[in-house]
Amino acid sequence: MSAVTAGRGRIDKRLAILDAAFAVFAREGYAQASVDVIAAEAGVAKATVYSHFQDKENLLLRAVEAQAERALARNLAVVDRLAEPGRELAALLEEVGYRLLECYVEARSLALWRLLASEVVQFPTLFEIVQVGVADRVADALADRFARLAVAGRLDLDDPVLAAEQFVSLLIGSMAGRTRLGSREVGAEELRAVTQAAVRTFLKAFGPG
Amino acid sequence: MSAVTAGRGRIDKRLAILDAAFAVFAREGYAQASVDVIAAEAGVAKATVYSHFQDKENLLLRAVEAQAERALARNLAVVDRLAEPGRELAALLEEVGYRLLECYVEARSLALWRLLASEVVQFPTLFEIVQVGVADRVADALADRFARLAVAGRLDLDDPVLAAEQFVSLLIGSMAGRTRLGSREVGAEELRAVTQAAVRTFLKAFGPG
Amino acid sequence: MSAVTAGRGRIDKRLAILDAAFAVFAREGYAQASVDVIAAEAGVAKATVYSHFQDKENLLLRAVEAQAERALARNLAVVDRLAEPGRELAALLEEVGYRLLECYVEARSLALWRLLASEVVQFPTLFEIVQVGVADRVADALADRFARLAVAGRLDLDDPVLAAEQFVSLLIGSMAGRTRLGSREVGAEELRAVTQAAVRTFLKAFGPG
Amino acid sequence: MSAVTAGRGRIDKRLAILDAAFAVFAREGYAQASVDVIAAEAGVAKATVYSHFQDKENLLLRAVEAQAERALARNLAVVDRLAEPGRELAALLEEVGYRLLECYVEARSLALWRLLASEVVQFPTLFEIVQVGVADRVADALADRFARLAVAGRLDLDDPVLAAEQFVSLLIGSMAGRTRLGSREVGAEELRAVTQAAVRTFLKAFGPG
DNA sequence: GATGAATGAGAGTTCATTCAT
DNA sequence: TATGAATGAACTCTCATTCAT
Repeated sequence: MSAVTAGRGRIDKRLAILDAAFAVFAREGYAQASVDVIAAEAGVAKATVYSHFQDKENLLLRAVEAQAERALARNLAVVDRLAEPGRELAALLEEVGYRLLECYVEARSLALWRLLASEVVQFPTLFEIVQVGVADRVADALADRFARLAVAGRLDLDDPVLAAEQFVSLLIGSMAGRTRLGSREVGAEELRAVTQAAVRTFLKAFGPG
Repeated sequence: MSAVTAGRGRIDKRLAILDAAFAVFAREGYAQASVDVIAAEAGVAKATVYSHFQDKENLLLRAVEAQAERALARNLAVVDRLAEPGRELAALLEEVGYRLLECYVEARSLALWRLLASEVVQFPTLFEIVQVGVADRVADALADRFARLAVAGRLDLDDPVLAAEQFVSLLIGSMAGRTRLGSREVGAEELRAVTQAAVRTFLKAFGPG
Repeated sequence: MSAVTAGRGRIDKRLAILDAAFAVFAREGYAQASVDVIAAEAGVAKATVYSHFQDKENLLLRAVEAQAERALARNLAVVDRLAEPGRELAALLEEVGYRLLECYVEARSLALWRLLASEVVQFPTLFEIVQVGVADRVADALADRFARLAVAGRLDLDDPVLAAEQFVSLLIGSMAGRTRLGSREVGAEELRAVTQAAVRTFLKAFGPG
Repeated sequence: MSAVTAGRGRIDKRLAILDAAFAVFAREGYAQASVDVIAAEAGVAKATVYSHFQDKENLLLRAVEAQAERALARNLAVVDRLAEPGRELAALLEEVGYRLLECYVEARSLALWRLLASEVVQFPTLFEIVQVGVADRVADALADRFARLAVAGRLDLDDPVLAAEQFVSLLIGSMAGRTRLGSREVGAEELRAVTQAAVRTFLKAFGPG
């Protein structure tokens, strides 16, 4: 084995453990999840898990952090599309709304939310990681875009933060039920319908003129 | 001990167990919760818990059912207020919205949602109990009221089910974040502000004329 | 099973656990001893051990306490023989000395000393239990007897505490080596020889006239 | 690095490991002691420990051997002082007795005894190393000196081996208790008092005339 | 019906030891 | 040679569940 693959080997194992950990935590919940199973799913010995991560709790935190980073990147990329010039507003909002919903209902995102809800009492840090690290930043970015659209006269609103919040609420508000609290995926046409309804209502409330 | 008091004693014990079970499950999560603690908190011996309920899973189901019944009654009572005649629409919606939010952010409701989110994968029945038994019926009642208001010309909408859903979304959409996924309560003035913003947007979209 | 045997059943189990625990701790040392083995040797399930004793450390303390009580009773009974009237002094001292040595080299006593030596750093309480609870009280009783013998003119000493200490030292001083630090028993004739030599030297130093 | 310094580095590491091993074994006991900690305390990697010593057991043996050598040298040097000519006997015995006690209560000696007592059952070799290698040889040397003193008419005894044994017993017999089984040091004045009492009794029994 | 006692199964965690570099 | 990484085996302790009273 070359030095390069050796180096990667350790990193690969760490990543495999993080992936397996998130999968198992999401599937079984923190308390029910057994480190044995995580190790098996990652293809390493249980003690290897402990040599990479102090203990089960630390493993949970790191696994959630990793997912949060992924989610943040995807969401911000979506919001940035609102910066594209020259597109009709309704279509633009629909596209962005649809893609945000896609991010939200992606299996891993739903698993992340379920996990957070389960463990927020015992591990308040978890919530911080995702709320501050992801949700708030996405909301900020969205409010930012809405503010520019208002300045450009394409939206009629005086509180872009509130508008962003309500836009997201209209999109996501019914998703808990539709995804059965995050335990099943939702089809594209259903997402499309929800998005259209949300955008229509949003524009009735905040559309220009 | 007379037969009567004996009978009540048994029922009392059953209720005490259900209450303690929900409290402990909500506080610690299903897997983490120990039957020992539930029994202690209910003031009975552990074996008594097992003589009333098959096993831990069954205990969870019954405890959630009991809470769901409570929640349904409270929510329906709130929605029924929309039937009150002769009140100004905005004020009426605000009052109902505010009271629905109150129901939603009540400690026990939040605990119920967290518990559902935690265990929905392992016990899908749980979700059914609450979604079908509570959320759907409240939504139906709300849609029903909105339909009547539309017929009366006080709302301008053609899909009362969608309107009801979006009304609830606007109210509740930001509550996950505000309650830290149900792990802390929210002050009255914050609820009031959220309600006003929701009603304002809702009326801009669905208000008459 | 009658109520009586049921009651005894629990007590019997507790005693069986204490016995097995002392045997295993003595044989393997505290850290090496496994609660599994103790439970097996006591004929109970591992969890039963934990339902009787908080944890492994507590089990060690209780097991040592039980042995210390046994040892104290035996030793005091021996020292009391010095009160027997009308016997020749040398013979009396030899008998008492011999029986004290017997107590000392009994398998369980040696095991107790080895265990104490092993664990005194981690569990200083252990030493207290045995030193204060047993050794000091035996030494007191012995000094008491020597004082009376001095008053009676049968011993010539002015510090009975010191004399008692040196009497015991002469008896026991070579026992660490002879018992291979408590890991093997010593034959009766060897004990007899050590006793005679000790008494002879003691009487040369403290005998009357 | 030159071959020479490399050689010294290796030897230094071996010594550092032996020192650290004895310190840790003495502090924590064999089973509780972890090779990780020994390696860390020696400033080497854990695998390096294994490249110098077969396994943990072997490491224990070598570490005890090294300490035994130290102890032997010190003790013999003390006994040799009895050969000094022209000193008053009581003073000579007191000095030698005091210095022997010093050796005995030195922290490392006490640790060695505790360690032996702990592990003698599992590793009988350990006892051999110290008893045959140290204790017996010191006792021999002492008996030898006592025999010469008897020939010179300065002591009155017919069994120098027994006398040596009893001399040591009088010195050391109470040390187990005084040092709390080797877990604490003892002050100089206490040692002095014990020595004086031992020598006084010894001379009453074996002094000339 | 209610309970104290007991237990089998399994959890998280540690550690002596080996291997590839 | 020295080491960082990996692991299998073992440990203490917990808990849902059952049974005799």
